[in-house]
Amino acid sequence: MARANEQAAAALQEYSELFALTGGDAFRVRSYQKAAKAIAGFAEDISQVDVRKVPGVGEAIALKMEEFLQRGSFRQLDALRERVPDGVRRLTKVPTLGPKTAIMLFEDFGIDSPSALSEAIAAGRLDGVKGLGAKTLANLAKGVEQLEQASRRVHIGVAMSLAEQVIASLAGQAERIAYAGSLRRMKDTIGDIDVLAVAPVEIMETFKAQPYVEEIVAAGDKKTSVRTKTGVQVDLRVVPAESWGAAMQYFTGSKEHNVAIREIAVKKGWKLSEYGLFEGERVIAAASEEEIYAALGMQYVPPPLREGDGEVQLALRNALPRLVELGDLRGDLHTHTDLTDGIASLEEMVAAAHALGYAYYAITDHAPDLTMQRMTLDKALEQRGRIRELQEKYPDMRLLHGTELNIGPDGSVDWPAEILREFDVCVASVHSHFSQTREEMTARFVAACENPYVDIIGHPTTRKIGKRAPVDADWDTVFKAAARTGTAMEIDSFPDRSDLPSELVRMARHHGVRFAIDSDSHAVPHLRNQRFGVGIAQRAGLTPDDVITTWPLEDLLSFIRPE
DNA sequence: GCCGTTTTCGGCCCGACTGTTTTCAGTCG
Repeated sequence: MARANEQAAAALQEYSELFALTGGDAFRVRSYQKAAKAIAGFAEDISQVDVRKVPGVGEAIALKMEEFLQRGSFRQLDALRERVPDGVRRLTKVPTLGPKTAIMLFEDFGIDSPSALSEAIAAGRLDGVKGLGAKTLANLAKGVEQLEQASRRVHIGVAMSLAEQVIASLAGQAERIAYAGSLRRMKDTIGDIDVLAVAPVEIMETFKAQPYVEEIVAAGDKKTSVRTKTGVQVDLRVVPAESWGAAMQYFTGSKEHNVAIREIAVKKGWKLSEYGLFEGERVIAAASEEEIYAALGMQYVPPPLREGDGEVQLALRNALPRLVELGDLRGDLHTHTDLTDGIASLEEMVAAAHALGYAYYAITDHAPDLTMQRMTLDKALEQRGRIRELQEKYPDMRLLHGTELNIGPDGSVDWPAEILREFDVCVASVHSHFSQTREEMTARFVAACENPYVDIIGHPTTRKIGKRAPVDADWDTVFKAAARTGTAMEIDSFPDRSDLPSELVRMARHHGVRFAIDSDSHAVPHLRNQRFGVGIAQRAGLTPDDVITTWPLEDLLSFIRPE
């Protein structure tokens, strides 16, 4: 996704929200949102190609986008910004407060921000207003209070362990139980967790009594929502056994994917809901997702691809990619030991990797320029000797002595060529000077790619979800350099990094880049984070061929050191 | 606004929950 696409999509998204607030037609709102999402995810730069190539963009939106590309806004957006203060748009971020209520609050009471709303409630200015009873007002006041916290999404590592905890706590009472939603689609951040169960209604009482529950948000026979102590909301839904597949399909989403496949059902004269695929009263399919997709005449779509950005068309043409899977991985090319900032010894890490059945495994401790790690060339060479000895214990797993180099502000790395060439594999990463300008950062990455000994760019955006923003670089230029120089981009599986993100993976692949799915482990349990990296790769539609860490050893070695 | 094996007009996904509305509107996913 190019920068122009992101900005244009954000403007269109803002327009759709303002348009909804001003009572605009709901179908047009959806058209704008659909187009905004399609533009954001489009592989080509819309400032370089005709924006009409993007699916969902017709003449009217194309003209708006062209005007945006020229001057950074468009006439209709300016007009609505004039009418609706930004704070009113922020009002709709308050849970349970939608466009209808927001615009009423603004027009009738001059409330133009979440804080103005809580002041008005506290002052009693909204008492007795039609549609706003005492409970509603209390909920809104609390909603504003929690806005900051509620709007914060957690990374997939936090969400996955919470989901697994919830399922473990309820499994004894359920015939079937599983998580759905964006977690099942392996998004890198999760807003809330959907758990489905085939179970007696008493499971709701068990759920509400769990120690991880902070507050019960809603309670019914079919659905109970709680806010957990981590701040994440969990929805538990009890579904009929016979419609398990339909429920999993429906609640896995995404919304856009479901709209697309429902349209297919409607065209066949059928109806698809969370209870099944129906022709009138007759059930066509409901028990499994597989039979629903089959009945609709399409391939089964793996959850990570269900984003409504073209996968349905591919599935109808039997043209979905054969996605890379966890079982395809033959190794890990970015791991640490207690020689630098890892907490496990070389021997422990290697033994754990061997237990995973890897064909190769690289140890890549930090290099000297990250001074706090106190690495020296002597220490690195001593480690190499120990690795060569350890190799004899593991004849079926090739140990690679690597290093994680630091890409300096000018794109140079820690050691000169004569030292770099003695390593089996070199990962190079940005660990400092995060706030360079876009031009400097881009040149920095390009220089690193052009270093013939740099094999992999580690955690390219250097983001830490919720803590550190990604660095600013012209990724099109960086990826072109990576493709040209045969430098792989890392998909760092550590869940708070999830770096590269899947949108950038798609963009890099478009340029012909290969990827290394690595754990960046600093401890034995981290080795298993690879499932998150595989999730990112799947969301980007990668096949095993795209991922060098699925390749046989010989192919991998010739990629690293072409002679 | 978009779109087309219902094709240039007319449809665009659908059900659950909440609060207060005594029959439903708003919001969410």
